[in-house]
Amino acid sequence: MRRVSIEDIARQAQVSHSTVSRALRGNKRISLAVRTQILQIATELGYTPNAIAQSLQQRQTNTIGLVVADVADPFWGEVVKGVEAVSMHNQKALFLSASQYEPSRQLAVIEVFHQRRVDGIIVGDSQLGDAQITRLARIKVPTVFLNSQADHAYPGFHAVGIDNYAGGVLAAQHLWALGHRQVAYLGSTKRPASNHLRGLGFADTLRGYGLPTSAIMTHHSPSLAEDLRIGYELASTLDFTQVTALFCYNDSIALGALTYCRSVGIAVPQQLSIVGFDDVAMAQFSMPALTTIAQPKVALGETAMHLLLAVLAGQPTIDTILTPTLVVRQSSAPAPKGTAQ
Amino acid sequence: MRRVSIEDIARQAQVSHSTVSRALRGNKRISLAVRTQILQIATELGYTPNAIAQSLQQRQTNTIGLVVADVADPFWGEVVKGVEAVSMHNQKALFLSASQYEPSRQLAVIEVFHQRRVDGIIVGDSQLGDAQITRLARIKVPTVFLNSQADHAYPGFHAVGIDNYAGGVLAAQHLWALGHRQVAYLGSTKRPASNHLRGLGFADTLRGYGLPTSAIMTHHSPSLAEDLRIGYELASTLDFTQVTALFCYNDSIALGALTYCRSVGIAVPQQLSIVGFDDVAMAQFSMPALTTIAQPKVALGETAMHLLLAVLAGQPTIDTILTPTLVVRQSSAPAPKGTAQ
DNA sequence: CTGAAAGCGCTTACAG
DNA sequence: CTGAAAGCGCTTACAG
Repeated sequence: MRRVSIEDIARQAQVSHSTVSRALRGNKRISLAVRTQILQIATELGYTPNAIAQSLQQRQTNTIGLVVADVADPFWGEVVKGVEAVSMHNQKALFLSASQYEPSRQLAVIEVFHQRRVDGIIVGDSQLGDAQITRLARIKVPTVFLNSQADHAYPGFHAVGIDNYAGGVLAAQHLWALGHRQVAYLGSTKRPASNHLRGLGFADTLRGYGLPTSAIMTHHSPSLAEDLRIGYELASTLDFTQVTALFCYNDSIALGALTYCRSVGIAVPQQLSIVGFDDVAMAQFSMPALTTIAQPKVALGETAMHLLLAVLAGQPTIDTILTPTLVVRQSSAPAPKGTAQ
Repeated sequence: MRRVSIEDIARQAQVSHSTVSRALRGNKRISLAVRTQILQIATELGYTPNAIAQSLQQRQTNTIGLVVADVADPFWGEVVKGVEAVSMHNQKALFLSASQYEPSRQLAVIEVFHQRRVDGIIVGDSQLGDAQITRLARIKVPTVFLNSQADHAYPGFHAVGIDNYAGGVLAAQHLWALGHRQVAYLGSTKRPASNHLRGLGFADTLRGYGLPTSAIMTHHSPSLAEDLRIGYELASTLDFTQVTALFCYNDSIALGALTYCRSVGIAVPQQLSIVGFDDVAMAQFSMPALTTIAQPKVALGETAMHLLLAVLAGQPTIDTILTPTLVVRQSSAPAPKGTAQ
C-alpha cells in the first residue's frame, strides 16, 4: 500500500522526477504542456506531497509546538484558539501538549518538540528554572513565553503577556472607590508569578491609599483541584465580618467563591463585592454577572504566534505586554454602610 | 548553525554512522565499549535524534491529527485533554486544528494532516458529506470519528460517541417523574445529529408516556453565537405559562437559559426545571447547581485515542458508544401545583 | 561486532 | 526547457 510519489508521476508522464517536482511547485521553466500534463496525472493518481520529505530536505517543518498547563482551562482554551487561528492561517501545523503545571514536563515536552524539529515553540505558564533554560538555550529553538510564571525574565528569549500588576491596581482602584476598606485576595498557587503580581498590584495600591496591611488578607490553597472548587473552598474559610470585598486570581476562582456565598446566604454585591480576572465567557452569565479584569485572551494567543512568526522570519521584534481592562458588572457595589472608615 | 547528526558523532568516535545509529537504538550487537563511548559523545554534543528523518525512513511519523470544531468549547476542552493524555503516554505527538463547524474546513484540515503523514486522525463533530468521505477513503488514513454529526454512519470508518438518544430518554424520564407535562427542548443547530437524537429520545419517551406532541416544544437558534448566549436568547422567547421544564442540548445552553430566568425573576426550580447535558465543570457551581445528563468527557477522548491506537496496531476493534448518566442536582424539582394533568 | 550500500520522498544547483 | 546527481538524516538488510 505504498503512497503515490513524484516518482510514480514521473514514470507515467515519461519525464524525470526533477521535472515533476518543478512542475508541482509551479516552476515557470517547465513548459506549459508538460506542466499541465503532470498536474493532471497528479490529480488522477490522488497525489499528496509528502511534507515529511520536504521538511527533511528543506530543514524546515512549518510546524509549531504549543505547551500549555491545562487544555481544559477556560482561559487557555481561548488563548489556544488564537494561537491555532494564526498558525493555521500561516500554514503552520500546531502540536499541542499539556504540562499539568509540572516544570519537568514542560521541558520534556519541549524536548519532544525539538526532536520533531518544530520551527518554533510557544510555552504557556512557563515555570522553567535556570537549568532547564540552559538546556533550552542549547537547543536553540525560537521560543516565546506566554504569560511566564518564572520569577524573573528569561534573557535571550521572547515573551508576551499581560500586565498582571496593572490588573491588580485596577481591581484595587475600583474597590477602593466603592468604599471597601476590608478586603481579601484569593490567589492561585499553581501560577506563582502572575499570582504574585496581581496580589502585589492590588495590595500596593490599597496601601498607597492608606489602607493598613492588616486590612488586606491573602488566601491561597495548596490544592491542585480545579479553580472553581478552590474558589469555593477558599471562600468557605473567610470571616465575612472582616471582609467586604474579594479580588480573585481569576474568574473561575471568583465564580467558585460566588457560589459559596450564595449557598450560605451572603448577598453579592450588597454584602460582599467580588472581582475576578480574565473575563471568560461565563463571567457575563453568572448571577450576578461578574465584575472582572479582562484579558484579551484570543489576542494574547494571536500576538504570541505573530511574535514567533516574526522571529522565524528574522525580523526585529519586541516583547509585548498587553494591558488588562476593568469590566464593571453586577458583582461589585458600594461597601455596606458602617464598614467604611 | 547545523544541528548535530549521527554523522558528527561517527566522526568523533571514528566509526561509521551505521554503528552510531545502532548504538543509539540500543542494538546489542554493538560492543559495550563503543556503545558507551558513542552514547557519551552524543550527550556531550547535545545530540537529539531527528524525528523527521526517522519518520521518512520508517514511513511512520508517530503523529496523530485531531480536528475539533472549537477548542474553547468547555466540553471539547475536556475531550481534548483525554486525547492528549493518551497520545502523550504512547509517545504520539498531537496535531490540533479547529474547523469552526465548517465541513469544508474539516476536510481541508484532514488533507493537511495527510500531507504531514499523520499515522491516524480523530475528527470531532464530523459533518463530512459523501463526497468528502469518498476523498477520505481514498487517502486511507486510519480515522476515528468522535461524536459524529453526520446523519448516517460512515461505513468503513471507526467511531466512538455517546448514546445521545438514551440521554434524551433519561432527561424525559426524570422530568416526567417530577410531574412535568409541558416541556421544551432547547436545541443546537451547529450539531445536527446529536441535537436530533437528544431531542428525539426526549420527545419519543414523553410521547410514549402519553404526552401530546403539542406539549413538547422545540426551539432552535440559527445563530452561530456562543452557546451561553444562545441559551439566554432562546429562553427569552419562551412563554413561561406554557412550560414547566426545559431540556437543553448542553450545559452551556442550559446555563444561559438559567441566567435569563433569574434575570426576569423566574424561580428555578420552583417555577421551572432545567436539565442540561455534558456535566461540564461549571454545572456544579451554578445556582442552583445544574441537573444534567453527564458524559464521560475525558474518557470519550481517551477511548477514541485507544481505538485509534488499536487500529494502528492492526488489532481488531469495535466502535464504542458510551452511555450517559443522569446527575440530579438542584435545577430540577416537582412541577408547580396545578400544572400536572 | 562493524561497514558499505541502498533507500525513504523530496528539492535544487549544475550542466546541457 | 529538462535531466542526472547530490544530499537532507536517518535505518537496516546484506556482507564480512
